[in-house]
Amino acid sequence: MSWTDERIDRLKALWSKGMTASQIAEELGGVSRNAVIGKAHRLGLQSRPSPVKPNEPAAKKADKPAADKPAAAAAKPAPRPEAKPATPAPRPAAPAPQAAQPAQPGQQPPRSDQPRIVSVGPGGFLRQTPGDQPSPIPPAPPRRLVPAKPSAEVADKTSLLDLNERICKWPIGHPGEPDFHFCGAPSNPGFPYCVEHCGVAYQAQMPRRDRRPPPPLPFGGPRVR
DNA sequence: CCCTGATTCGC
DNA sequence: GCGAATCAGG
Repeated sequence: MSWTDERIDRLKALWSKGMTASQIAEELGGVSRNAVIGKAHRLGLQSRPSPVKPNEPAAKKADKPAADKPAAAAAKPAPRPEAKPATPAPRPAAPAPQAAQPAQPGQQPPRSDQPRIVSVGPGGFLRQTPGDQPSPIPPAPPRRLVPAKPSAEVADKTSLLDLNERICKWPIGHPGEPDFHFCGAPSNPGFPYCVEHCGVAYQAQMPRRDRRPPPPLPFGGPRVR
């Protein structure tokens, strides 16, 4: 499988949607979890919370594959804090990511000299890159949380979360567009799409002269061009 | 063990 | 550019 534009778009959409690399790989098909991660990084899609990242990347793997391994877990030198004269961005060594932090008087305003990638999800939540400093107590606490009633924009639209084995997954529109959704009609049993879209997705191969015509497909008449 | 994402490096 | 191998934390 190759990374076509469509597949890259889907990767971007699913990745920013928070799906894990495994889920995305399964969704796209034909690629491994590692392929998805590798591609995501190559695309510059920035990390979502990684289980193993907040540490400074210890310069490991200096050994060549052909050589032997140090085989010593104690080979780690003492953690050496690295001097950063260029960027004096003091970060607490143990950041509490989502903890509500009391507003500090001397809190610095958010840096504006560097582009920040922030996406806005449903409900208005903000997705931040892990390196981002938590905003100084951003959420003014609302009265209480009530289930948002579906806006007219989203009403009757089949979202990614609504997908299951029994409904048509034919995409309507393009990922990233505000009204992107899925067909949602009852799917043809055994197929990911409804009968109508199966007819679009699966086109009968033109029979060659020396080949028997293909048997009729189970979802109705094949379209022969 | 399973999962996760990050990184490296041969291709 | 690609992704398997590997690492490392949960």
